[in-house]
Amino acid sequence: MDSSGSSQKKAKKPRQVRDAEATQAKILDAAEQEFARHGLTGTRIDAIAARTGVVKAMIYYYFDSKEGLYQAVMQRIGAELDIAFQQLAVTDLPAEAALKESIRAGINYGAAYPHRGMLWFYEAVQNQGQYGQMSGWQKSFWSITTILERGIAEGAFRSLDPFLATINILGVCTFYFNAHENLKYLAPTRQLLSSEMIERQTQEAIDLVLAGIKA
Amino acid sequence: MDSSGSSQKKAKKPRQVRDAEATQAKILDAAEQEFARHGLTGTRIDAIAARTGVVKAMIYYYFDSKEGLYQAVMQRIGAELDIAFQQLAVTDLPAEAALKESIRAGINYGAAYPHRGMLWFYEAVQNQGQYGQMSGWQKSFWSITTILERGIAEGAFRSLDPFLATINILGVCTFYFNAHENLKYLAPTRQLLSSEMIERQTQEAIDLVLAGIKA
DNA sequence: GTCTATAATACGATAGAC
DNA sequence: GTCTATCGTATTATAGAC
Repeated sequence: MDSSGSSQKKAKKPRQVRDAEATQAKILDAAEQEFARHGLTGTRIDAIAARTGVVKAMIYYYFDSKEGLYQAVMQRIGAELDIAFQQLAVTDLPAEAALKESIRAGINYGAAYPHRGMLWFYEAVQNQGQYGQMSGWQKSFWSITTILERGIAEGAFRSLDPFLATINILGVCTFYFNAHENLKYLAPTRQLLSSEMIERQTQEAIDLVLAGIKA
Repeated sequence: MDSSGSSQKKAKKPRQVRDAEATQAKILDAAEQEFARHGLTGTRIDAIAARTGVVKAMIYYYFDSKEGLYQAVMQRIGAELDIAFQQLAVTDLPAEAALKESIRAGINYGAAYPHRGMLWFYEAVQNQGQYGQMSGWQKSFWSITTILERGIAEGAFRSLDPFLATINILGVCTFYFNAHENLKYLAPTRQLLSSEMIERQTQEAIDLVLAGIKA
């Protein structure tokens, strides 16, 4: 027998080094995954704790309650979405190019964070959008609407309802990923989430939308 | 005081008349609503029982388990969707008219059963589509794909990937309703679920898709 | 077929030692 | 800041009377 720490007595969890910021970030990451998979009510705090490696009590220490943690998660993804769209700097581009870039960015975002679309859906169904509302994602929506209005004014796009068109464009960008688990049975040989298929879908989506709204 | 049944002793639930079929149907209806709102794991059997008016034990008597009940619900909505699309008889119409009718039917279906879109979403996220797969909804999907292939062959539609196009059309038909609770904050004055707005959205969707795929 | 009562467990949240 | 231990309640599922 050796004289190391792990002894005959029942194995105790080794105490973590103290690092408030790192712990909070780990909790947020794990919570985002769990909430995306199970929603606010369906998520188990124990599952988040297990995924994080820290203990359940820490979650309450930092975020007060399950609801508080959920709000923090929605805040973060809303803010990040806003930043992603701001970086596109679409105001410098002609309307058609700006819209193409936005669609491409939207699909890329859906491919990079496939679980976040589900977070938004859960938010709509289970919480009537009350928490997402305050997270600032709306700016991304209106940036597309603005492009459409500009294109119409310049005569590049046909006359249409920019608000409804924005919704429908978002539908095209998100449905592919949100419904993927149902769609995968339709064409088992196609790898819907492979980069080739996503690139093809990106091109199809751009073609459909651009042809659909051009003057 | 009267001498009627409701007496001084603690009120017992009046025993229901025996009607197996009616009870099963009531349970299925209530379960569909609850599963659409909370998903398979999040739904409480007590909530279904309360909504149904029958007692919790009946649900286990008829459907064995929560999962069994869920399967029965998914079977039913898959079968009904299939029937709805079959009744369209789109094979008799020219491709363009057939597609218009399909889009209109899809949006009408979403408007008539706004909760069913959520059932499909939950199915994808929580159960990886395993139960929905066996419910026969795929026939509805392929009926749209077939219209697109026919239109391409006849020269009415441009060359495109009929499979991906079908997905994107479904995205347009469903996103409006699935995301409604998040979208409603964007334009508080517009009543997104009013029949006027839905008719407008139907027209926008048809215009977008038809212009997007015509030769 | 329908109901009551209850077993068995899972879960959110907190108290208090270290 | 991190951990252990536990309280109180909610929930799935079953046993058994009617």
